[in-house]
Amino acid sequence: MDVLEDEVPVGGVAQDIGGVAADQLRSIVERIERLEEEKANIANDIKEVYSEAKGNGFDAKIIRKVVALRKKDKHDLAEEEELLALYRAAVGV
Amino acid sequence: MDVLEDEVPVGGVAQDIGGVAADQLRSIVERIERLEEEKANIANDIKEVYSEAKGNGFDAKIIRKVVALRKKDKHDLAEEEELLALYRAAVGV
Amino acid sequence: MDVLEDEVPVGGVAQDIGGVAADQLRSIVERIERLEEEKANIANDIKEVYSEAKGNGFDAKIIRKVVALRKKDKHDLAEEEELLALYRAAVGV
Amino acid sequence: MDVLEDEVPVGGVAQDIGGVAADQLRSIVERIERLEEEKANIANDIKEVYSEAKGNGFDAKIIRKVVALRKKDKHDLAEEEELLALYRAAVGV
DNA sequence: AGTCGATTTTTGGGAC
DNA sequence: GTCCCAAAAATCGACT
Repeated sequence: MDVLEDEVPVGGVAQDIGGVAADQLRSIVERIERLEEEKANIANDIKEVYSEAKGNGFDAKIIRKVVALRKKDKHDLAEEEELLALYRAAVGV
Repeated sequence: MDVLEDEVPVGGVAQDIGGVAADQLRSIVERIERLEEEKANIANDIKEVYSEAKGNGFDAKIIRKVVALRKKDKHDLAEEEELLALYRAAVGV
Repeated sequence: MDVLEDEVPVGGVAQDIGGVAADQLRSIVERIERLEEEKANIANDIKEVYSEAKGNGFDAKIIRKVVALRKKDKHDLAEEEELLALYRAAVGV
Repeated sequence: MDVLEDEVPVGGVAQDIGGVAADQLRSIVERIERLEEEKANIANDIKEVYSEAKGNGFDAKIIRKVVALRKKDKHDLAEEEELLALYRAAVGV
């Protein structure tokens, strides 16, 4: 009831199967799948860049950290580091 | 030595900052950042498709499940074949 | 700031070091470390079972697959039922 | 269930099905499954400790970092931090 | 020394 | 808006 309210088959295109506008649904699913494929491809490209970097003698793990740090807001960064220092001091390195 | 085996700055382009070939590193980082931006854009597109679907009366949760299942089916199929191959190898052709 | 809202050291037990209730924190950390040790021990036991199986002529890779499949079967079953429930809700009992 | 069905224990010893000693295999698989269950239980306990810590106003994420740091060898730690500093300097925070 | 599987951490969505 | 759970990414470790 939350799912599909009133699929009016105006032009007779969308068939109702069990109350579900099957064609429309299929189209949506396919669009998503296509986008997810593109996304996976890019994820792959990223992996390759890391691989190549590694091949050139860089440490991929550290590069990841750099990328992550650049994404972070500077202020958040300072705060977190301070907090970590505090905890470390409290517990003993 | 684990990190950067001597990047000799032949043409004088890559400067050594603290032993790291800074220019090359910066280029790598920027490539990654660019790709990640593209990836984020696509992720956004996907979200929009879900939103739109929801606007058309579909339940996004179900669509997600359908997409996930279809992906899994493919994956499972591949896995089954792999397992079968393993068994065949185990038993001897 | 998000972290420790004013744990007032009532009985004087928990000392404040840099604003952190150090004793309590240390106790937490130690509990976790103890549990993680147990976990690592069990992981080791598992490894030994695989080793032993291998010693008896079994292929560890296949055993892993079998274990994984059996786990997945249970999980998939639950998921299928969930999806079915979703569809039923979508269609209206 | 899909994998190993109904091994009838005819003679009480290990029967060969397709060259595989099924009883022995089943025993191995069950031992592993039992151990994995124990492991999962402990993993759960750990989660609960984090939860409880969170309930007491601690930041679970930072505690995780503390635990991880304590696991690491001091020397390795220093090395990694130094390298990170290097990269950060090279790239610009 | 690289691939692959397992584990852990992070992110994102859903519910209240 | 905050908390919890599930999916994704990243890290770690084994075996080849």
